[in-house]
Amino acid sequence: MTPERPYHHGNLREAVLERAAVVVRERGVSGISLRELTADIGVSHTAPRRYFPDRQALLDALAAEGFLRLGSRLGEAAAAAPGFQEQVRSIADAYVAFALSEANLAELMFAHERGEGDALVQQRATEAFGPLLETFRRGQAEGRLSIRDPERAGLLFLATLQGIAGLRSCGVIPEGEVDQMIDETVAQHAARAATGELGGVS
Amino acid sequence: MTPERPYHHGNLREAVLERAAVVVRERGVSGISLRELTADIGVSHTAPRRYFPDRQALLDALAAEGFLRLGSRLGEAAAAAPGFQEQVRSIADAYVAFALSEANLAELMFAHERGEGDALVQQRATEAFGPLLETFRRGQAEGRLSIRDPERAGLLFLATLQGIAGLRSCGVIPEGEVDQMIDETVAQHAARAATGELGGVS
DNA sequence: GTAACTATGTTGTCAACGGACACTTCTCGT
DNA sequence: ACGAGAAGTGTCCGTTGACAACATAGTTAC
Repeated sequence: MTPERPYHHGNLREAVLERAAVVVRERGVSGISLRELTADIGVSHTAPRRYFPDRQALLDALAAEGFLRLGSRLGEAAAAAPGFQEQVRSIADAYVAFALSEANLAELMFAHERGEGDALVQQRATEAFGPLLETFRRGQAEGRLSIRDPERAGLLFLATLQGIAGLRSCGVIPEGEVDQMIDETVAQHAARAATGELGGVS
Repeated sequence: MTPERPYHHGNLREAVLERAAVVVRERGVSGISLRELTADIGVSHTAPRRYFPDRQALLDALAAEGFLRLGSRLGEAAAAAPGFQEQVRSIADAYVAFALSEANLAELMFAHERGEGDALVQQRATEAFGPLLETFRRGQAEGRLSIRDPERAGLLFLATLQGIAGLRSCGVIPEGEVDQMIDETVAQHAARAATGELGGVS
């Protein structure tokens, strides 16, 4: 009555990643064990070796996958909003929501210890932040930035959101403060359309 | 010729913490092994159990220790600067310098998975941020804040610094950008003394 | 002074883990 | 149909964290 598993799983790589994503969500990075994952899937614990030479490679792939998902969230958020300030607001909400609901994954994504997969993770990260930076470039073209260089403005905005999410996740920032802090952040970075004058550089 | 170790170490707890701090700096949190630490010190692998019931307890203690050190750095930074804006600048530099030079420790300090020691870590964290919040309270008294609530202003400032350091550590922010981003952050949060008018809330 | 008490450290054991290797089973192109 | 290589298995090894039982060293009570 064994469910007649074929010898080849079919797409073990995806299955492992998918299961790992669940475990990471529920029990964190330290809860990921190759042996447990493979046992859940029903293969031997060395089977994923072809795809992930070691545990770190799996973590790298998981982080890359996370940036893919984050990227599409940010893309959707930017696309769903009409103007510059609305886009900035929408992106901020999407980013923080993602980082808070996937706190364990986010911790992995922004970890600085990586293995061979580092290059891919970096690339996926860059791609994920594309929509945000693109929005800021448009914002600059419209003269809506309070910081000149749009790259720097975007990265600083990103850093602030990341900091808010991180400090919230580890308990430094109280839960109720988050929304208002996002408000302040959006206000700081996205100047109003009506107001012609912006905070100029000294 | 064995160095005549006494049966009791004397202050094993401090010795373990000290050695663990070195390992964390050099090889990261995942490089910490109770057995290796105890071997280095020259005691049996279960000796620290009295002080740290499990590995997580050691990590918690290490994080708490980290916040103690961060707190004194921030305190010194605040004390060394004359006025509000200088203090904000000084604190920002000290914070980011600490988070970058102790990137592995910082990652541990701001991790959100903790064990029993969570309460102590939270308390130490709160204490560590005391000088920063105090500075912002004085800043508010002098009418120098661009955000009304000094607590929120301080936390948002902190979040931004934390985000800058975190994104720099994991490679998202290029090395050369950090200083200028700190500049922008200080400018955003600490209003000039001369300028009477500040960004008001809508 | 010595006997009990408590804090501190040791030894031995166990299960789980990651990693390495040789081997087997399947798939697919020719 | 068959050979090459991809995909997965079984087994072994060293390391690790946790646990229980035991040993040692100060400390206090009497």
